[in-house]
Amino acid sequence: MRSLRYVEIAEELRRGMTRPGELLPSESELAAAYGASRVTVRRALESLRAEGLVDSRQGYGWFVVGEPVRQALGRLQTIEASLESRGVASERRVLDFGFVRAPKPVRSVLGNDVESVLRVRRLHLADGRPFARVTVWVPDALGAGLSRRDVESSPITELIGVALGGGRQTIGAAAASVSDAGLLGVPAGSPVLRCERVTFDSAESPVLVSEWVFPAGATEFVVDLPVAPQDWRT
Amino acid sequence: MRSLRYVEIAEELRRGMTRPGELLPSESELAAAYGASRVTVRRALESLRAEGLVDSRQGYGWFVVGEPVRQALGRLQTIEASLESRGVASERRVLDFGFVRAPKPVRSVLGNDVESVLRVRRLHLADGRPFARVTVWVPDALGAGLSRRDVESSPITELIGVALGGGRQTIGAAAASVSDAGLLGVPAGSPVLRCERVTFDSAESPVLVSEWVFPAGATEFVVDLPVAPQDWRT
DNA sequence: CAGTGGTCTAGACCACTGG
DNA sequence: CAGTGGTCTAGACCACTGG
Repeated sequence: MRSLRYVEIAEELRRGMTRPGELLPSESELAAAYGASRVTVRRALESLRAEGLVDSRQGYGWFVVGEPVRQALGRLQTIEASLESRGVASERRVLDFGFVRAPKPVRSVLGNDVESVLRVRRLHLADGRPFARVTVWVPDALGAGLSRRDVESSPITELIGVALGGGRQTIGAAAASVSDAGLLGVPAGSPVLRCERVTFDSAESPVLVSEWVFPAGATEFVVDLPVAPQDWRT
Repeated sequence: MRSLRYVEIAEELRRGMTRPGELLPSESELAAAYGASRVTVRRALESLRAEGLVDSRQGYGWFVVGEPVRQALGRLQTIEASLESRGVASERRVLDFGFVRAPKPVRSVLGNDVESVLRVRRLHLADGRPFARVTVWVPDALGAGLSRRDVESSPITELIGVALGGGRQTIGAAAASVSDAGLLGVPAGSPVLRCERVTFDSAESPVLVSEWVFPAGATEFVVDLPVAPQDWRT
């Protein structure tokens, strides 16, 4: 993988950012400092803006953005992630771990040649209280080297050694199953948020499938969009 | 508002697109055709890519993207929007229309000086079946010129004559209230998706607030993200 | 006013697709 | 192979900010 100048610059800038509100050097100064053209510097800055880390005002400059929910600019953020960033103790308890025949919907995503998968079911806790029930399906080929202890301590995506690309998530509402109700400590049939995620590698091939169930009230998704899409119409 | 070359080009390209899979002229050809530099043409194409309308392959070219859920690339799309794009008859029935004191949560978003708001409650139908219950709150200043007939025929965002910027949406699950259950034709207490949207103008000031309630099963949100965010970890 | 970001040009080199 | 998109350069003009 050839390294990209604007990505390098973006990373250096990210590391250099300290307090919110901090004014960055001007584009011209950065260009001189990094020995790059202004266009390349801008590209780095634009990518940081897309992450919600910085913003700019014409005639004023580029500055580090504060931490309000704006963090989620152009991103999708779960309460889980924001808890983590606030340092709330979060814990993952593995409920079961084993290889199973791939369920049809999982197979249709991962490819029909994927017959067997590693299935990991977990309960996520925040401050000791059940927060989400998660199931992850990973193709045999990627899951064969993982131990139960591995997945207890690290995110699976970090263990499988695959460079991740994008993801797709569908978010819906459902009624809590008896099993999930028991795990999450809510009445059976009460509303839950149910998410299905597909995670892709950098070549846009599906790597794993996961399902997330959150009790209503405990979780909300926040989506900030830089430009109002057409169906934003009201 | 000075017109931007790359926006103009993007609009012309958007109008010119026909079938999915269609290959666009090369960047150089487009640059020549529009009398613009390749950089400007690229910028137009990148903006269309951000909308999920086109994509590119190095060495191959730019092409019109098919209609699968990919449409939502980097966007948030409701079933409502995709129904519309598929030409399913969708209807909006105004339930009530009037000026009320701004509820506290609405006020806290629109600003404490906003005391009175136009509140419009609507039922959205798809193929004649109830699909969503929506409430929109618009500050007096913007709502004063609107008639009930206006909001029956056009999106409010188009009526108020404000250039829109971004938006923010929270998505959660809830139990259907008795009133919503009646409107949507589902049992009271059954799960619904509940969304709160804040729409901003181009100066990032909040313009209006809306609440959307969808019966579970009828709606899902699909979010595609170009790069896996940190909490995409599994 | 000097300095900033926003837009745009006309070039360049490279990795990659397809035949 | 010729042609494509991806990245990058070194310039330019303008609207805007702040003092």
